[in-house]
Amino acid sequence: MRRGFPLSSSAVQHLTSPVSTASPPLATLLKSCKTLRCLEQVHVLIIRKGLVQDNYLISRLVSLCNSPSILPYVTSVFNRVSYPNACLWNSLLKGYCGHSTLSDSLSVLSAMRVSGAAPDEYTFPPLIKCCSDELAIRIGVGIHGLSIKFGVESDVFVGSSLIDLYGKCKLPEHAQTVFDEMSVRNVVSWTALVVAFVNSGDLGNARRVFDIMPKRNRVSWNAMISGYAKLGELSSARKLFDEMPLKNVISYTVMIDGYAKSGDMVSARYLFEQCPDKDTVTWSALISGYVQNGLPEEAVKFFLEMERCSAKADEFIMVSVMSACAELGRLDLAKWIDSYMSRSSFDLCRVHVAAALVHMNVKCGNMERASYLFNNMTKRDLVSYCSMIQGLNIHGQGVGAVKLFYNMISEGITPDVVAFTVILTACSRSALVEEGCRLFDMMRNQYSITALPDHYACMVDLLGRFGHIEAAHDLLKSMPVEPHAGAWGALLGACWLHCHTEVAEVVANRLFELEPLNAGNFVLLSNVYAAASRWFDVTVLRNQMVDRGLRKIPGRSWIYFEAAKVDGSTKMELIYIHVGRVHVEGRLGNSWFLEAGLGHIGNI
DNA sequence: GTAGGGTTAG
Repeated sequence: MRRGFPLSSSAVQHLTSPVSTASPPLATLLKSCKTLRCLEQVHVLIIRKGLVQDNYLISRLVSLCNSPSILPYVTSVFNRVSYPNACLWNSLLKGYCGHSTLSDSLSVLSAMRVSGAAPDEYTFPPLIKCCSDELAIRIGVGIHGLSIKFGVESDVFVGSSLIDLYGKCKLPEHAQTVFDEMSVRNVVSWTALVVAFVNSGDLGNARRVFDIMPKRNRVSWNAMISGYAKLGELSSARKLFDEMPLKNVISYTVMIDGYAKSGDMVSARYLFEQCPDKDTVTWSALISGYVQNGLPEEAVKFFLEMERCSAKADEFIMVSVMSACAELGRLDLAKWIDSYMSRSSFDLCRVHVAAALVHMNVKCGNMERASYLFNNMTKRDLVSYCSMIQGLNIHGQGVGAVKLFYNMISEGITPDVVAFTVILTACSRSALVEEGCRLFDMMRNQYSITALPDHYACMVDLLGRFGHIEAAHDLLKSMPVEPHAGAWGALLGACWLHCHTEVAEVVANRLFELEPLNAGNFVLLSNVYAAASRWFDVTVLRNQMVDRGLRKIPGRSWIYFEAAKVDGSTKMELIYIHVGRVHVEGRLGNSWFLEAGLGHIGNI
């Protein structure tokens, strides 16, 4: 009779499996199998020797399943076994838990129970781990119940998995109950309990358990240190780190990551230098730390150094580096990274990788490449849409930005606060007053998003810039929370543009309170007075500035252009410009640092 | 001549 999973079978396993006559080389051969091809070859030998029903050998073969792609093959081998025993079922189940969905794994469990093979203490840990990874607490509780039914809940492996499950699901009291009811505990059970408390933010209990543990290993130490580091208690983390007897690369990485997240890149860098065996995650912690702390130059520097050390970059690092590159607007670097990603075996179809690529190209001014990447994305998410919308916005294509925004909605993606900030900015920059007002209403009414000060600032900018000074002022006054300086500043700028002295005075006085040291506000108001020929007020204001020791700092901006020899002449492509007369101040790499003064950009 | 398992860092 042929039995097979997932076909259910009512066969009762009362027959013993055929006795194995396997010669040792087969089992040894299986041990050294790494690829599907190798597996198939050994399987051929198993078939030739007539051992396809051998539970032991097939179990060894099934447990070699180390990737989702091998799972169908392994399942077909399993399905040829007429009477799989619990051990073989467990091997298959482990393969499914590790490389398939939770629901498929549960189907395997059902098939196992239907077949009459009794689940044992080896059956549950992989299943519980699967629930724990997916935070599937309800299913997890069901599995816990089953483990009690089969009398294995107090097994040290089952128990530790359950502690981990409840810990990950932020139910430390349940974890503690399981722990208390275990008859045998080991260092893993204790460590899982520490992690359970750490996950729910209860560092006090985590430390209490850590201190009374009968034995600690590196994992226990690292778990406690990472708990402190994750919750921002860097000094406690560091103290424990210094006390730790045998640190490994994870101990260093946890600390580096903690310092980076708390903004202390000096300490992060110091420990990074101290760390003897840096791995990809260590480099990633430092590089992403620099990006998150607004130091993209450092991020790129360390990425290039990592390349020199021939350490292997992964997706996480590439996303950080792309973000740094976007921040810097370095088109040369963007092109290099772009081709590096294509050359190396990175999966450009993964949403966050593709989104970072689009964002980088947008920010570096390569809209052609950004559009190509965006249009070829298999799946577009909110972030990639926003990058693209912002790209169109930066390049003055407000109408295109609005069109894309509506495309996004029709694709079923729900815009969030950030998406509305992006689109409202686009409307403001491209003079789309009516569209902007419509979207502002849509955000509040249709999507029930409470407008943030940034949204109000966009609207004030939009209304103000096109002369609706009173409406903009009314909007600011109607805000439920205090507008930030940016919003008032936008309105002051609009007052200057439209020579609205009356509102300008009110707004400027508010700004002088909010930002007493910002010379720009004084300059703007004085320009308003000058436009109205109120020279006396201009003088008063200038004197006030002198009294306060304020001096207007000239605006500065980064400018990047690419020089390429085309037909013997030099073609220069302007990527990003700010209005102002341009003085070349100096050169840093391929970027020119410029000072923007009054006037307009002429020919460069 | 029998196997198979759990915890830490982006």
